Amino acid sequence: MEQDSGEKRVIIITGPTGVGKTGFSLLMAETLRTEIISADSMQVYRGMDIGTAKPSPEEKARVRHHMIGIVDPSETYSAGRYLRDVTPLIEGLHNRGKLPIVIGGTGLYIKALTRGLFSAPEADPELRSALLRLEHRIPGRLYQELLKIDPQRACTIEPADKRRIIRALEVSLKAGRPISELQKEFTSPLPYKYIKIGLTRDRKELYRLIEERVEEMFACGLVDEVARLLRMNPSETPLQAIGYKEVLGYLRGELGLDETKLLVKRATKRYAKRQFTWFKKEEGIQWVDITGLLSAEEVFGKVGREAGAFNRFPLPGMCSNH
RNA sequence: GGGCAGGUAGCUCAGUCGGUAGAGCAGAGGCCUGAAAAGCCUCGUGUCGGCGGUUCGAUUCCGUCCCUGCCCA
Repeated sequence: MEQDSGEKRVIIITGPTGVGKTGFSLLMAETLRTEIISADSMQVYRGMDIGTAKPSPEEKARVRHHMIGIVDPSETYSAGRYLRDVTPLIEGLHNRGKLPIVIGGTGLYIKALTRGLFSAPEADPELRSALLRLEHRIPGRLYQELLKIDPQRACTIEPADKRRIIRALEVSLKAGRPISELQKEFTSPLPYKYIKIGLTRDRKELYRLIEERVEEMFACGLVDEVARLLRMNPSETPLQAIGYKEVLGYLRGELGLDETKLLVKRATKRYAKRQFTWFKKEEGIQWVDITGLLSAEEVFGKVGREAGAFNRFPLPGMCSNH
């Protein structure tokens, strides 16, 4: 194994929702005497605690957490903001001699961190809604437009994928250059050595755990939390979070409670499935299958034996002499 | 015990005027560069309840049996 001691390292812990990342990362952060940086697109919002399975106050007392509850739900967060916010945090931890642990399941945020984002204009909500209105008036128009402006990008996007078409047009219009060019030229990853650990478990077991967790969320007052969130003038993004959009329907009287729970469970499982697909492609992840392991300690032990054996960071099971 | 309606994909059901069948949901696979817990694409063979009969051929018609639901006793 290469030692490259000059290079600054960052540990990334990822995996689908509900595998058991939180408990594991706490033990790891305690062992390494460091702090946790969340990589979760919904935990960044204030007032969304139960539904996003944020670490509890007790857990936050054990280890210092960053990037959790840092923006008001009336705002719209983004991968770009994430990268900007997280960079000084990593820098700061390194300066204090700590090894940053990034933990989360938002693939795009982790990708942004490890591979950078091309420099591009930010989201422009007004332009987006104007484009969307145009599409409503003349369906298919946006894709036609993209074909003209940036055929190269157009052929990599499904004609039905309005989000990406709108983003491509937005970037091209605001930057004055086709997005496909920008995507090639300006990618600049942060200069760290990333150690990626992925937690995985049998799909059936994960789905069972997800169902249990959703029930727990409801028992802990998810419905009240959503009602409270609604009074905070939330933007579109927090309201599309799993658990929140479904409970919204329940609060409006469109869904029964049982149906709502069912929908939340289904959406969470589908999300987990998409995460599996995403992470499968992500390079350099050391996967540890924790099927059957339900306590954080057991998980920690197994990761220590398997991933720790890579000899890149100190974990129990390795002989570290300090 | 009698009458009626059903028994078709994991679930809910459609359909075949007799040429071995198809939707929705569930599920699976995949895509993804500032909304990403979002957005998007692709994927449907199953003794058509069992057994007989009619027929070149039955899931479809007939008989019978089993099961479920409702009604009458």
